Amino acid sequence: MLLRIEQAIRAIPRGKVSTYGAVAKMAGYPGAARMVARVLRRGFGLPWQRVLGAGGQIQLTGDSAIEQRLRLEAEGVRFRGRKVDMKTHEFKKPLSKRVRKRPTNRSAGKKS
DNA sequence: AGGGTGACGATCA
DNA sequence: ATGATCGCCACCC
Repeated sequence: MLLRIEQAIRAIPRGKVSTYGAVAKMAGYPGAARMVARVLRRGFGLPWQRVLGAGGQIQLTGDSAIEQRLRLEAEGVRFRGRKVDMKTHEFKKPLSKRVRKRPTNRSAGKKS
């Protein structure tokens, strides 16, 4: 349950970010964005700064928002105005079949 | 039990 | 782009 959500959050690698909605969905609870937020508040050791609102916007307010931005920038995440550049930093659910680092094929895969 | 409340998100004016 | 609304759902009085 909420544990699933915690896992999903921990799965976000350094330098990447995700959103409440995406995390919820990734954990198997589509539409439970608010639960993700709840988990983040209480949970410890979670990379809370890597979770943003839809569109890559920081949802926190006040000092926390500042800190989040700082921490993210420190990880190499760049912002475009008030939003994070999702195009380059959005973390996507890893596929079960891991991406081959070393292509097995001999004739395909290269060139377009 | 019942009503208010969010670190949300999609939609509409 | 901005602000209001509504749907959601576990928590907390």
